[in-house]
Amino acid sequence: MVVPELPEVETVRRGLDVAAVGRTIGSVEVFGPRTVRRHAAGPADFAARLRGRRIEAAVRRGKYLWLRLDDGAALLAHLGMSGQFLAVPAGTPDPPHLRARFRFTDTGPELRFVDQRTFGGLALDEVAANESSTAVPVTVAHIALDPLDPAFDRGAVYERLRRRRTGIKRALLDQSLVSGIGNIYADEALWRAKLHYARGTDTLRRAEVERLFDGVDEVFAAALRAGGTSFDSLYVAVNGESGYFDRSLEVYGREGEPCSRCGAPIRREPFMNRSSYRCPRCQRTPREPRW
DNA sequence: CACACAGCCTGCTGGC
DNA sequence: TGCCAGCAGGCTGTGT
Repeated sequence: MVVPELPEVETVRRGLDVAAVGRTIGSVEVFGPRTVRRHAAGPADFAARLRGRRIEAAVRRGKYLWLRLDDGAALLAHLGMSGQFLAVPAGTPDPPHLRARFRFTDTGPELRFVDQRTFGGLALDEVAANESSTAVPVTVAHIALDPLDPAFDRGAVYERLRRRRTGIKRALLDQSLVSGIGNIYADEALWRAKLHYARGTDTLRRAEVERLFDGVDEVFAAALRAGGTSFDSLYVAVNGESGYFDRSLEVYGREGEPCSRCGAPIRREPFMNRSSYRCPRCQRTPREPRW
């Protein structure tokens, strides 16, 4: 199972565009309270308020995605570590870890939310009426623009990076600075830009930040191509396993293997109670690292 | 506001 | 063979 970052969530959003948009919800089942823990009014309210709602659009920012409903609210979803949406014919046996089921008023496939590790979740949220930026659910208001957003502004991110006093990878993972990047693509983008993860953000030059976001764009584009080519639009419009980009990574998960640029063995190092992978030759430790 | 970190969770892996 | 620690890492809440 691959952890979903922006490209995977975007692949899911495209699947929902096909599988859910334009349909009207008939009934909703929620299995256990945890999946809707962010919905303060509880599972019964969640289900009741969704009944009869028509889905008008599938929207994403960073790793959040939501279905815009015909009453102005949004069905907000986060996949967490392991969440998947599956569109399957009614009667298909329930899989393990089924957390919610959406039936529609038509005879098409039902939609399921499946999540092994339950870091994911669903909620009903109001969409803030804000004339200065894209309308997003209240819960998503603090999430920064992601690099695929037409309004994403590298120059503005650079200015914020320069004012920070932290390491570049911490900053990349901060969804209030730039959204959509997780541990895997952070390492991949840093490798492409030949930057060490502990490089102080206040020492970065503009050209380095350009290289970094070029790297982000490249890994995102490659992952989206992989996701876009391999999903079955009829059966599993939305499948967390097919189409995930896990075979073309340069450093992530490749400890001991040679760097494809210089041949030095890739190193794995503990970082933020996780792992960072880097090439020790292409990505040298800075003189004044900020871990 | 900026920054750092504990805690939430389940399945798999490897050491003993 | 079985047990259990360690690992995977998204986000929120809380502390400084």
